[in-house]
Amino acid sequence: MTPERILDAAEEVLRRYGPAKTTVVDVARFLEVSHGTIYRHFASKAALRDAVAERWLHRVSLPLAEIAAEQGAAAERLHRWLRQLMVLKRQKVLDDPELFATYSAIAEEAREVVQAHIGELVTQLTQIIESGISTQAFKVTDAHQAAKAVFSATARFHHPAHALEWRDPNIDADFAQVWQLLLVGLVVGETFKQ
Amino acid sequence: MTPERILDAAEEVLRRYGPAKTTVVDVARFLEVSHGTIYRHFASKAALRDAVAERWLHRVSLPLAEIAAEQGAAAERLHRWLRQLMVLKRQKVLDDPELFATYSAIAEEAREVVQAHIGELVTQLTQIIESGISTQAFKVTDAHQAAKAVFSATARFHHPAHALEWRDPNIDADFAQVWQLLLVGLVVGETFKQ
DNA sequence: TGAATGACAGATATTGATTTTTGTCATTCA
DNA sequence: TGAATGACAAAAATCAATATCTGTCATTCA
Repeated sequence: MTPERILDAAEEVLRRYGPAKTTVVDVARFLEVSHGTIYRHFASKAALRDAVAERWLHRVSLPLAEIAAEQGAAAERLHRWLRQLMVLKRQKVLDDPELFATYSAIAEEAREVVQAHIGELVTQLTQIIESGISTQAFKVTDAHQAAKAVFSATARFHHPAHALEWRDPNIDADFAQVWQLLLVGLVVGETFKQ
Repeated sequence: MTPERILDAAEEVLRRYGPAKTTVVDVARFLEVSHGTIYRHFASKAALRDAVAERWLHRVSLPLAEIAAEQGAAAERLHRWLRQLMVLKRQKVLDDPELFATYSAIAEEAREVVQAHIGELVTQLTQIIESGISTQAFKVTDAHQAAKAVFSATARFHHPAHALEWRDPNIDADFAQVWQLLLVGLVVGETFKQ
């Protein structure tokens, strides 16, 4: 028995039963082993749950990391990165709302894992903005600060708590408008007196 | 018996028992009347709940309306309006987290009322941005579009789903950073090619 | 000898019988 | 005569008995 096989099984059982009704015994039954076996590989149900969440979130951050590592124009790359994040999340909620609810419920419990994931995403954003600063496409001075601001300002388009709003057909137009304001802010980068 | 007295009682009972355990019978008992009396003034428990939500939300939109109606500089007014919205929400969650949870739970059920409230807030933002456009402080062209974008981009600082993040002491710095980017966007208003 | 088992205690969840609540309305009250 | 009552049916919530689950560990297996 490998941790990977257990994670595969846990994911499948979660998919079938949902987060509330999934038990360690269910996962063990699915693998036709005793539930003690699972406790040999994971310290607790919470640890198993965190490992599942980590794998899920990795599937989001991996394709984004590719965009962050590309060479092209920073503004275009930043736009594509943000849209990709939005599209990845939205596709999940539209394809299978129940599975998305499962994701979200688990993510809400696995806070440390989610914090690490967000840290990773902000690092990727910082990377893109830094490359924009070095080519003088962006005039902002602190790439990490700017990355955090961009991530905050787009929360409505990627945070699962806003998933219901993603049904609104205007959501793409709303994103475009926010993107426009942020892009101008990054490009100009000046501070205005109040 | 007036609708107002019933709303006062409903609020008090909600404050004491929470949204899950509050019944129409509890509200009637508090007023020392039969529960039939309440159904004379409100068509259903949902209608009573919506009326309570409406009154609560009005207490948020009223002080903001004053700022929106002031004369001063648009940028300063817009900043003050957004901070006031943030402060009003945050004060509620810090002062009495349980009562805030009650607010939030009720708001989640009273969706139409919340939609109307958000519409009102966006109208106020539009008003401020229009005044900024007329004094040439802002160069954006569509005030209503810009208002929606500003509201979206600041969701993390006023949407109750993000209340847990408001404990982070960096939240004010994060807001300042987002505000900076948005302000530059509004003031410059130009579109940049990708 | 490292991995899996299954019995076990304490904690948690399920179930179905019972109580409470919602919403209506014919009747009473002032 | 408009407002309040209280009895009622149907729907929903509660509660306590019962079952299941989590996490441990001495024992078995290969």
